[in-house]
Amino acid sequence: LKTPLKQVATSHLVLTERQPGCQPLTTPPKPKETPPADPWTPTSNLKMLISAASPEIRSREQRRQLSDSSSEVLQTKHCFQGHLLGDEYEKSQQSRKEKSLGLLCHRFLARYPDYPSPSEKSYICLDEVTEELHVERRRIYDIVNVLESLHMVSRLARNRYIWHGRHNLPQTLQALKKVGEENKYIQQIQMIKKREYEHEFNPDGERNEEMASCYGSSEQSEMSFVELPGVEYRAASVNGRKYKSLRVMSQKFVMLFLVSTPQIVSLEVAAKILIGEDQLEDLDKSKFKTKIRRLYDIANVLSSLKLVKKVHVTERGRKTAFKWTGPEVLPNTQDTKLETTSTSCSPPISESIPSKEQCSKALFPSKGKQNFTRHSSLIKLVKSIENDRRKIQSAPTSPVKISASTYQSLPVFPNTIAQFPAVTKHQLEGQSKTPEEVQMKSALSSPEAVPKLEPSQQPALSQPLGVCPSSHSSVSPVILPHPQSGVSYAIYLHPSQAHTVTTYSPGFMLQPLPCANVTGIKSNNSKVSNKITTEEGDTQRGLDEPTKSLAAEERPETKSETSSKRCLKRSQALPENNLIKRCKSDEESLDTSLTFFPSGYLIPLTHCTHGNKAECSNKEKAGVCSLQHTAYSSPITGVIPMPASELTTVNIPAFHITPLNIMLSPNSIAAAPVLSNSCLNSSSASSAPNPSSSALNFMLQHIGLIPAGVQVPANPVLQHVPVSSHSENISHSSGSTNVQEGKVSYNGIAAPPWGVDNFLFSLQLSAPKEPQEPQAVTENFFRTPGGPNTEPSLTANSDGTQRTSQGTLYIPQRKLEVSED
DNA sequence: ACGTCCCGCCAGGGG
DNA sequence: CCCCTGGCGGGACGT
Repeated sequence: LKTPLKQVATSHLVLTERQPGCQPLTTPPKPKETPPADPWTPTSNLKMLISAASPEIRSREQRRQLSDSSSEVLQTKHCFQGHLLGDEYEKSQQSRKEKSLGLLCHRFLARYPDYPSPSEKSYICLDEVTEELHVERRRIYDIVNVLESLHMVSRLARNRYIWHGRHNLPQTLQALKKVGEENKYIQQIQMIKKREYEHEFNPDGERNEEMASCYGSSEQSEMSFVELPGVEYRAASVNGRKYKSLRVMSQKFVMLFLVSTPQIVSLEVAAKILIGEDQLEDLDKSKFKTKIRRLYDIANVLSSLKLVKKVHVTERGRKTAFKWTGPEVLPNTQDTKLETTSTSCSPPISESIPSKEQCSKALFPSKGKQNFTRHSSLIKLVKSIENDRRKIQSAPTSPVKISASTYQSLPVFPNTIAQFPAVTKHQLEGQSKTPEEVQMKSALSSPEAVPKLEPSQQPALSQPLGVCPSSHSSVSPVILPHPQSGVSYAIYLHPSQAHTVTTYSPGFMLQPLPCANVTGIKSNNSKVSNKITTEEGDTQRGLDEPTKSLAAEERPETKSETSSKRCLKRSQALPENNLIKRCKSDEESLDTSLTFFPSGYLIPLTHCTHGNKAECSNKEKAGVCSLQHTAYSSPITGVIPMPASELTTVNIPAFHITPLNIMLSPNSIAAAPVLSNSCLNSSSASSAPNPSSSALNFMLQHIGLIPAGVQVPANPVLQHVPVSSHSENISHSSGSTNVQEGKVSYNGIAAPPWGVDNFLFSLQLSAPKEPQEPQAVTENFFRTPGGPNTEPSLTANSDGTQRTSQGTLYIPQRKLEVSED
């Protein structure tokens, strides 16, 4: 079982064996000076063109740089020394770094356009790839799996994937974020931090353990996968192993970024969360280690995608962490999304939209409680799950059965499918769609679209849908409408998870309630601000990237533009409507939120993301489509890809908290578990989320969060100033707020670690002069005396976590530094 | 010495 | 039954 000897040795042997006379084994000269320019793929030229017109150029170029240095070299080498010797030789030559997954990923990505034109589908043949990239198959799986988790590719069959590029990214991220929020990852992170913190002070954490055990029960390491309608589900049916860690892990990892306020996640924390909170004190070291290893793998590919960046956090020691550098995800895009959809979609599609909503509602009357459908492919997993479950034993109490409704089969699907391009459908043979879904589709969707699509999906239909396992012994997909985002989700839950959820979730989690009284207003504001920010961003970017700005600004015709405008208008002009809508959506979301768990296999049903030529062509001319489409017409969402910084404000979910003063005995922490359980029961039983539950949640949270003896009455209003954290070039453009990856520091001293992230912080940005130079950022935490007198303006509640009925100042300040590399 | 993470064994499962 | 998939963890490499 020894790991292969060093390459040197290996190469040596190999050389000797195979190419006795060939070359001296001595260090072969590395062909460094290899001519770069040569496109190594047929598509490279095209890609370049595309990139030229795309806002993504930057990244592309960066990528190219990277690849130029290494991959091209390899490539070239490869070309010239195709024979065995060459390979071996090459292999031996590469340093470990050159073989890194990240690099490999770059090479991989280089083969495909970020935004493939809908008309031309690119397929990925693993055999070809492995051969061309000259890597072992295993490595490709690593890459493909995370790409799949982002819906950038989807599996068609053995050795075969389809490349979607980044078209689906916005949707995916949105979905992931949503799930992440619903999974209370924020709280989990806090918990972990808190624990660590306590650990520092009293190493002999008796209490800690208790807490840990009680707390972490939520969703275990159960596997779930969030899917997008047109893209993934197919794979799900095809591949039973879908609920496997890398994929799921990748999604969860991403979720963590999307929900956490400074979008920085340390590997340690991520690993803990992913492993499952319970039983963490005596965390299995090897398990932890393995998890970390895996996270590195994932992070490496995410890095290649430019979604994250490695940094170091100095928070109780220097930890490696990653910072999200991908596009920010809008929290409430429901309206926008829908609009966008309608706008961007071909007429038939837009028509279908309304019906979609209705449909969803009709189907999910039971306040969005989960409706489960059994996914046949998942049944297999049951056994293993059962085993896992035993191991886990996380659920402290007898599982409360989720209302029967939970396990009901729920067929409903919004007709998202109609939106898929005909082309796509062909490819979808393997898709797993539930019959209902199909039906829905046909019913809702325009005639033309439906017929075409159906055939392709039929195969998938074979899944026993209606079977509702009364017992949660199988993984069941749940389809939920998610008005907020305009996306519906289907979640597949592993039995064990469902279990857990049932028992646990309601009580423990804060219910994200985007808009309530104040909240609603806020959201509007945030939206507006968001908008503004965005525009700023564009402008700024313009300096650096003419193309991009162009794309952003001159798109009168573009759908996205329209949508964005609408958005703006809406937010500005139609506050009331908005509010109303919001509320509605909130309600639903609430329901949903209760339903969702990280452990679920989530399938947002949106319209098709990856456009297909049909779609695209309708409104846009092909040319535009291919070139600019990517840039701003981000599919569905209407979300314009922009630096995270721009959207920061919006990013924060507001939580609805019932005003309630909760007095907790400092030591009540121990009690938390109990409370949660009981609470859960009651809450779960009731179909509608009740205020008390939220209060409870809140309470629980606080219990954990608040130091003993401290009373927390307030509704801390958090001021938030959007901090741009985007690494791109924004920095030089102006003194815009940005926190480059440089350094972020929280000033202050002892701040309870757990609370910090949730506080919105205002950052004082030092005018970034040097893009790459670390900048110091100060975070200020306030606790405002007043009650809900939140400032609508830029303030966003980071999350309800910190809110109380009364405002009291609770200003944790502490140091947190993030340094690059 | 430690952090990063490559490598490939081998089980599981699809075709 | 073969071979694709992909979990998994040893231990190499880099610093």
